[in-house]
Amino acid sequence: MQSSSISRQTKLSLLKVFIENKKLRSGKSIHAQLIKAPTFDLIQTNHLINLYSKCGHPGVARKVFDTMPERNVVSGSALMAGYLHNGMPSQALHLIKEMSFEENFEHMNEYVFATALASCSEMRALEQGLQCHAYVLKSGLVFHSHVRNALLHMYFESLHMEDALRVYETVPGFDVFALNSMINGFVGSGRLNDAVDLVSGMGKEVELWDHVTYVAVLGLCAASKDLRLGWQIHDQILRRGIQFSVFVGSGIVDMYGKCGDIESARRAFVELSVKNVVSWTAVMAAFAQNGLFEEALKLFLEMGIDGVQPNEFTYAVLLNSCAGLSALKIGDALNAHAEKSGYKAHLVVGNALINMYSKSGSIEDARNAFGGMHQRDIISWNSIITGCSHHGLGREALEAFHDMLTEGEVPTYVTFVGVLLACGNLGLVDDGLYYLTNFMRDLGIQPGVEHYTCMVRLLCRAGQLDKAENFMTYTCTEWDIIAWRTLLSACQVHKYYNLGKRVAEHILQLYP
DNA sequence: TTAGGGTTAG
Repeated sequence: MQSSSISRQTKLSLLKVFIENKKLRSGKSIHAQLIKAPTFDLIQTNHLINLYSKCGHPGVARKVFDTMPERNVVSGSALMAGYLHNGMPSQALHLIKEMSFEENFEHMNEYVFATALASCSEMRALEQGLQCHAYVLKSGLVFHSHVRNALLHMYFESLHMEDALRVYETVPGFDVFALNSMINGFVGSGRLNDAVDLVSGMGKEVELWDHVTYVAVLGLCAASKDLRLGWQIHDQILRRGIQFSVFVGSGIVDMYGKCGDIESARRAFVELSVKNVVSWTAVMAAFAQNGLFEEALKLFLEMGIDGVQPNEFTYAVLLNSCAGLSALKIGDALNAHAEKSGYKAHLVVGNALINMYSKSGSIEDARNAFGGMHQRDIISWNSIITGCSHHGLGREALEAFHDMLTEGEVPTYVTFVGVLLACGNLGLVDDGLYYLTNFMRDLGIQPGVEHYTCMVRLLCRAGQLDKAENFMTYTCTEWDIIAWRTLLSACQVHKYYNLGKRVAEHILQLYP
């Protein structure tokens, strides 16, 4: 094809088609022709930026951008979108700063701020998000639906629900994008009742729902373990003829799994016409969450036969299944497998390795896995603290607890179960009481029966059985058999036969 | 010409 024989209009049309279908090679041939052209064409060059951005080459898009003798706001916003969608949101924000300094730029438009706000969401850069918010309010850009939705999404995703709801109430217009962000925001912040109210109050408006809504609502059913709502939604998906995409399909599998209906989860999975690593991982997780660990591991073999490669979540599910079975050898093999495929460095895999080694009896390997992690979260700390405690390493558990505080991690309900277990191992009655009554209260964590049982165990270990009995009598909680059994066996060890007899009679009354 | 929402782990 001679370049001269193609009109400008045709070149533009071709470029659009190539961009839409991500035909990088074909698009490049147009680029070659444009380079040879005697005059610079702004609009065509903007298309080129868009081409490279959409085809996963933001670096090349940047080169085109840098060599332009003249640019406009579209050049910038196309490149920003390229950065954002190729995992470089910080570059997008950097670019908007550059753009604001350039004099020949027109004023920023709604495209620029929709992308900037989405970049803030992705980076969880609330500070810069607030700056964008201020600007779009002042300029009136907030009334563009894309900007408004990006703003809503930013607040909902960072779980700043009050700010999100304020935007929702003050800026008119409501569409499926806003709805989806809102459902996910409510679910993410644990406001399940609000989410259920929102969803069940929608009546006829369900016609507006799209794939993303269904995935979000299925996630809501899973989080609230609401199988009845789950059935309704599944039924609605079938009636409305919604396509069983891998997203919707995996959402259904996950919903049934989390609601404990493993048969329906299995059936939904089998019926999926397209399965990918997410659907496979979702069904394995469904089995594992319901205690069917061997089935989960078997599925891994079937997945391999199907030619699907595992990702970090797959390894996490499999390692946790090994933990459930105390299957150290398989766990070791999976560890090697994850290392070879480069997934070991992921946080979820590291956490699952700590859990697997700890539950399989190898606390040293668990500590090594913990020590080798590049990145840790509260799950990592809780896993290593409770792991050490369960293996009688009270000193090490408390050391880890203090390291965790030093690193600025905030303890949770689970953390204190590990800490109180550690106090039990070391016979630190006063420390235990201090954690239970002061430390937890200061953090606003309401102690539960697990903590109280640890306290009974601690008092028993220290030989203070009368205090333990008193503690159980005067602490208001739903005591279970574990706590009573702890006290009973302590009576045997410490030869408190009278108390033992009373406790035994009490247990017989409760569990005839 | 450019823009917004999604599944899987603990």
